[in-house]
Order: sequence, then structure tokens, then C-alpha cells
Amino acid sequence: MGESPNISLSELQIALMRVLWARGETSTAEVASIMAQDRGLAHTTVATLLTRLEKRGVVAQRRDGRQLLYRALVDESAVRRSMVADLIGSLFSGDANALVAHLVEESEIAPDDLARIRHRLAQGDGDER
Amino acid sequence: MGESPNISLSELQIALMRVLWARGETSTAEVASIMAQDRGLAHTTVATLLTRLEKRGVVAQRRDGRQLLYRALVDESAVRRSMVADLIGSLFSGDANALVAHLVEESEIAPDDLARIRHRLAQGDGDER
DNA sequence: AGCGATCTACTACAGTCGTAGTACGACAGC
DNA sequence: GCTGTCGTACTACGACTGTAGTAGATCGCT
Repeated sequence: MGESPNISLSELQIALMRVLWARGETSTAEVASIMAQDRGLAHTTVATLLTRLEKRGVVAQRRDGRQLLYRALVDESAVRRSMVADLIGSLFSGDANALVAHLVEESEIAPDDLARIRHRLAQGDGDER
Repeated sequence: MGESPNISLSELQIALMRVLWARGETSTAEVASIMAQDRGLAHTTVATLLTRLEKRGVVAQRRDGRQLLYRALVDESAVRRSMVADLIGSLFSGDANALVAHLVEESEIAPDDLARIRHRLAQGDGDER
């Protein structure tokens, strides 16, 4: 399975991807205007970033007239999977449970939430896809 | 309060830190020989990495004769806290519960583990060390 | 037809990372 | 005392990131 073993993206790159994930195929201009709004990036900066992501194979580029439309080639889950796995690997000796324990210890989540999460997942479950 | 808002380290840097965390004050030579063993890094490479970490303020350097001894200035918890927070912020919209849900969905942890973790934390609690 | 607005392509540049060589000082053994 | 060894300091260098300017193609409007 799989072609993308390790997709690790920077915060900024994720922000870019988030736009593509939300809107599907999107023109540079659209992405740029959002990023300009959100964090004051220049149009050309965004264009550069998108080209680089394309070179990386994480997004695909399609030409429409003189515009370029970009589309994500990896979905958010894949990125999450990869990055969470990296984190667990380097900081938690590969032990996912240790991460959860950490979250609770650092009060990032309340113990009750674990139960809630478990219930929520237990019912919707099934593993479709 | 606090002096270290965002300590984000690369996998390699964490590996270095892990040595310091485990052994306390450690000479370049010791760290280097471990890293050489573990991943074939040259002695000078390790020295460079340690100097850079020192410049960053994440480790402290002390001279002993012609040797340099290094000591971690941030503990593992702080790094975990910071990096996990970063990850949650960029990939899970700041929602720690979403991260846990992801872990379960991706079968990185079994639902039962949540209960186990909760129990373990509930009793041993108190936070020693 | 000309002009301005758009858009992409290319170039740039400083900072970090991974990786390591070279230079040089000091110490230990012969 | 000379020589090899060890250890640090400095330099290097290619890749990647964040950031953006400039050049050149093109489209639409007057």
C-alpha cells in the first residue's frame, strides 16, 4: 500500500494545504488572497510556496489559461498520520499511549474526555472507506 | 513566566538531547561515540550539532581541561509540551481531543488503552518526577 | 492599437539543518 | 623533546524554508 511514507510539512505549508483541502482545486490567486489576509504574505511568496509543494509532489498543478490551479495530492489524514507517527517516534519512543498520557498529564485533555472519545468512536466506528 | 515558549527540535537534535537527558553532563566524545554507534555520525558532526544547540540556548557547555561537557537546559517534558502543542495547533486546529481521536482511528492505540491510561493516571497520579 | 492589470517564471537571500573536513592546540608516550 | 592522538574551532556546502522582487507573457478595456 501507499506511496507516501513520510510527508512532513511545516506549519506554513500546512496552512497552504488547508486551503486546498477546504476548497479543492484552487487558483494561486485565491490561495494568495487568503494567505495575504491571514498572514500578510505577498502574492509571489504564495506562488513560490505552491511551486515548491508541487515539485515535492504533495500537490498537483493544472494550467487553466494563464492561471495555475492547485490540488492537494495528499489528504489531511495522511499528513496527520505521518507527522503524528514522526512525533511519537522521536519523542515518545514509539509509544502512542505515552503521548496520550502526556496529553492528560499536561492537562491538554481531561481524563473524562478519554471516555467521551472512546464512546464517540465506539458507535460511529465500523471502518467504512 | 517561563523563558522557553517554543522549543522545537528535529529528530536528530532530539536524539542528541536524549543522550544528555539520560546521562546528565556528558562530554562531546561520549555523545559522539554513542551517535557514531547509533547512526554512524562523525565525531566532528556531533561536535557541530552540540555547539549549535548551545548557541540556541537549549544546552549549556562547560569546559573541563580541553574537553567540553554538555548539559541539557530544557527537559524532555518541556520539549514534548512544546512540540505536541505545535502539532495540535497546526494539524488539529488546537483540539487535543482530535489528536486522541486520530490515534484511535488510526489504530495507533486501542480504545481499551484509553481506559487503562485513565486508570493509571487516576491512581498513580500525584505527579512524582 | 496601446496600456495597465495579472500571472507565472526565475532569481535572490538569509537562516537552519545535516554532514563533515581542515587547522591548530595540547597531552601522552617513547 | 618529538610525534601521534584527541579535542575543539572554524569553514564549507548542499538542501530546504520563509520571504519577496523583477522580468516577461498575456488579457481585457478604452
